[in-house]
Amino acid sequence: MATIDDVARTAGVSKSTVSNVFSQKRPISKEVTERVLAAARKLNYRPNYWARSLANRTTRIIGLNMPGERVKFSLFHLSLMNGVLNECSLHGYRLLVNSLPKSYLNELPHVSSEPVDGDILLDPVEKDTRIAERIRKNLPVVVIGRPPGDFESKVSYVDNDNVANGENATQYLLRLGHNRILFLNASRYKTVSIDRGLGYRRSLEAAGVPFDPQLLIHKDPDMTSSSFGYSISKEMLMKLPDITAIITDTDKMALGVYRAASEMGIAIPDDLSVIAFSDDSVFAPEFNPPLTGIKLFGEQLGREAAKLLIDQCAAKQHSVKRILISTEMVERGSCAAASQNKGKIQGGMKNE
Amino acid sequence: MATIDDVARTAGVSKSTVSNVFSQKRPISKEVTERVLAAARKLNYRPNYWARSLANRTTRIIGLNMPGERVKFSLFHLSLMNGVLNECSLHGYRLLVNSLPKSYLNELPHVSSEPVDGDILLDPVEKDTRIAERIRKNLPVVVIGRPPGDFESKVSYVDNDNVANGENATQYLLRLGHNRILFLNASRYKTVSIDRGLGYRRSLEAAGVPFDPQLLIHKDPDMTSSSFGYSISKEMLMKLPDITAIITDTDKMALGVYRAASEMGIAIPDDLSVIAFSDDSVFAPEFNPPLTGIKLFGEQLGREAAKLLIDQCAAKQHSVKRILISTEMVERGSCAAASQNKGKIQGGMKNE
DNA sequence: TCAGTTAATAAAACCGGTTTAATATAACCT
DNA sequence: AGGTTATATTAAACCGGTTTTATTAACTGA
Repeated sequence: MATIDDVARTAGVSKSTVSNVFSQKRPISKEVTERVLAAARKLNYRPNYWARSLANRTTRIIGLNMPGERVKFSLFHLSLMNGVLNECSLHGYRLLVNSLPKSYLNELPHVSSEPVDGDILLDPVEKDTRIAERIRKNLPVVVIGRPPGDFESKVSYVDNDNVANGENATQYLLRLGHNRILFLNASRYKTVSIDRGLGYRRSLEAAGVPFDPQLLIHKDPDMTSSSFGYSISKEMLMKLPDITAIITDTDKMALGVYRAASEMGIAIPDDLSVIAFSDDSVFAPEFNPPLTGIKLFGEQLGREAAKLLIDQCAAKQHSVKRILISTEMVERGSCAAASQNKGKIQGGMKNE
Repeated sequence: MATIDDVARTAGVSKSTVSNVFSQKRPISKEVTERVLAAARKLNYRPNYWARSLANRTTRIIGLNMPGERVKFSLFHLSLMNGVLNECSLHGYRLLVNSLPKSYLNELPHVSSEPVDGDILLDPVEKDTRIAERIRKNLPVVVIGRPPGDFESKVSYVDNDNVANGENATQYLLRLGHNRILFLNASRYKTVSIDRGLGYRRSLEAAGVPFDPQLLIHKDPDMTSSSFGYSISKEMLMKLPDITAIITDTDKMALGVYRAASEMGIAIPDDLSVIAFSDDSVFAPEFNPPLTGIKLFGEQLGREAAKLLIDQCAAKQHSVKRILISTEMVERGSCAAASQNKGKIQGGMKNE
């Protein structure tokens, strides 16, 4: 590969002139510009990205960071990422997906600064070390989801109001007359599951319905959403037949619930109402019955996060911002009023 | 941020010693190593990624490249990416998603080399300029999908045998007695759609069924898969009621077909067979009826592509390799034998 | 004892750009 | 004409690492 010196020599000018022709930071006469570009074309030259980044102290790359070792993007992550990418291409940023295990990053030869101008952190958990790390390294950060504990006031983040989401989903079912509501929540420690769980409890409390800890279950991180939804709902519907409604973390999980219900001869929505936190508007309407849910607008979350981060990288400003993206309840047909006689059936009068 | 010079000064050693403590390329005495690490810890030092990349001429980053301006990852891309990421984290590579529009990259101030060691190219199209560009820049490349024209023998790639896939899907339907088969193919110019289209025609030919160009339609890139599947299948089923089977490019597209059929009172699979090229094993089985398809194993495609590329980056070898991932026909219930009287119905005896 | 290794560290050059400070020319003003 | 200002270009320092080539000290062996 040709270097800037080669071009300078060929064009008969100095390095800095070549540099300025490309960066356009200082004016160079039309004449000289032409000569330099001709030389560059002839040598098939393009400025070295790393050398430039080193000198500029900026990479125009932002990072997307998932916690944990085994990274597996979900449908929701896909929405987020599309939003992020969209915003990136608008501002000339590239996106680096960082999925290297800590064990690797801590080996001496691999210790280094991050090759990004800033990071978007996904799926914050309660004891999330990622934020403190980045603050220490003085790296701009935006979190998608609520940052844990103190960090809520220390870093910018974009989130849905998940306490409200939990409340709304629960309230919606309560109004339909359900009072034994199973909540299949996201995995424990994620702040999103904490928030939604809180909303769930608050709604119950407000309605005077006692909270039953058995009915709030966190996803097993080692299972797929759909198989978790299937097996846990089957088990719980067996064990506690008075459950008349289920809130699920995702549409895939809801699908598992559908399958369990169908196998058990439980009709949705007649015998069981299902509501999901779901961003999908292609598959959800085609569920049988169509799946009611709370739409989270993942793409918008991603876009706003990227926007915040890019602002922060560019302006070197450090105002901590919080953006809440409003959600939308989409009623489709998987929820119905609690059947009056369901209680009686549980009472033992099955054949009446 | 502290630099290597700061650490050297603090530890009372030379830069090169500090460098070697971190890179471990030359042995440094235990004693000195301790002193250097202590200084580094004290100063919160970590080697600068870009300075290192510049000196090493390697970034340990590979790129994932989508064609076109408006990048939007699909479900299938998600599978690919998960596979790629998996392999990356195994070998200490990061993944850069490059979605910058050409218009941006061609502006003088943004012209530069790529910040990656190599690129994985997605969705190759017939006149794909990306490959030649990278060969000119001497950048390792692996394509997912068949590279167009001459490049097939010039760059490594990972693909399914899409001619065979097209043949198999078609043959499967032919054997069931269908001979008016609508193929809703991927968008024109993609090599994958060309290959599948070829397989489709070959199977027809082999069975002595005349090829009707009306029955081979390419997706409109500006529509979503599902709405394209819906509108085009509705239109075609109206216009050519003798169609008894449809092959779709994706499961989402199949969903559109399902919706159209249901609105038109056409029963699947009794009146219409549907088969899709689909990687999904969560939603597809839950279609009503469950969707028969050819599974492409996107994650494996991604993994193998990453493996090839990383090999190529590391070894500087230039042997061109081709890997074909075998696919699997999954029969689920959306296809049935062509009903005997369907032809008669078309003949006008609707009420018989 | 002394040349011949070997091992650990250091000095200086290098990777390929940007940027600051200096210089040379042209243009402008009174 | 002489001094000021603006404009285009350049030399040299710098970004923060790695690497080649010394240098020094300690260890062989005859």
